[in-house]
Amino acid sequence: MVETTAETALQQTGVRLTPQRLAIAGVLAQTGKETSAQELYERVRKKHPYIGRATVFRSLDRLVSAGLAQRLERPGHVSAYIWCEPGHHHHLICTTCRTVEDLDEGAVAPLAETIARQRGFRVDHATLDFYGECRTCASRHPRSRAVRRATR
Amino acid sequence: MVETTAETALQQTGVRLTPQRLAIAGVLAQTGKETSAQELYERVRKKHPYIGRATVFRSLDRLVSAGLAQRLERPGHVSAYIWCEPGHHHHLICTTCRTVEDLDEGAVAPLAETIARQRGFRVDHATLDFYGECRTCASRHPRSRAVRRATR
DNA sequence: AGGAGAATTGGTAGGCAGTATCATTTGGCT
DNA sequence: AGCCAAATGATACTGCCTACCAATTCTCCT
Repeated sequence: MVETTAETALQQTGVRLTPQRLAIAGVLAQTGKETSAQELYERVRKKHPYIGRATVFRSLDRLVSAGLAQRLERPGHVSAYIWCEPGHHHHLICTTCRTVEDLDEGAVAPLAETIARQRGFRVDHATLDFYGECRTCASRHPRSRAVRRATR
Repeated sequence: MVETTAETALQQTGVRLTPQRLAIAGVLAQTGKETSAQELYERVRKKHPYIGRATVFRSLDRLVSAGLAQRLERPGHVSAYIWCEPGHHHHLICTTCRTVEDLDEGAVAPLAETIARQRGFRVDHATLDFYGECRTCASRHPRSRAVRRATR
């Protein structure tokens, strides 16, 4: 069942299980793309027309603070949300089709340790996301374009 | 002179040099902390009371797309801005005093390359920022607290 | 199973960051 | 000096998000 992942993940955070939260988490997890609160609201309402906008925002905040979702910024000052499989907080985000892929967490740990040691900075959490074009979208281009600068 | 850095950096982006932009960039660069648009507006107005709100937002957008500033998200759905020395886009951000330190850019490049090779993902740009407590703030604590999880 | 209490919900009103618009001004180039 | 695209500032406006509160519902305890 599709919502099982979201459901078990939610349970483990000690958050109350309400049908609304399950629906929201389910839709977000199922989508696999970065999605704005408004889009999510509209999509959830197709199945649960009684859900209110405020509930969507509140649930998203819950998900974020429970580490099950991540907020990121779209161009134009709109924020969007990504479902995070528990323990995965770094992503590859395709700027063409908006699909999100998980990134191995191990990549950041050594960096964080180095920083703590060298700069005396106690790292609490980190953002690490790569934006670009996924394999599928890249392969749609008839001719291969030159690779742009690797990191902005 | 303090604004020299901001001024020369601005010139090189081909953006028109107006006193307003210089003032905004100057204040942001001088602060060394992540600052919201509203705070910046108020601070800039102390020296240049004629500046309009819209100009501040427009200038910030310019700075961001010129790579001279970075937008990040504060808790509470407010976005804040960081001055970026040209070519530095990754930071250590103290969640206590909001001070920003630069991070060596070299840290991300190998990661980006690995991703491109292994996953077929063409990386356009990346976000990498560490949030936590800077040395100064950490040293204010009477007793050393346990180190929290290294990366969220 | 049943009941109490705390958390959640939905609807609405409101706040506030950010944008659109447009007449006026100004920087930069010739 | 003079031109013109770009920038400014004032204001009106949009829309994301939040505060509020009465009604509901989940969870735990007996």
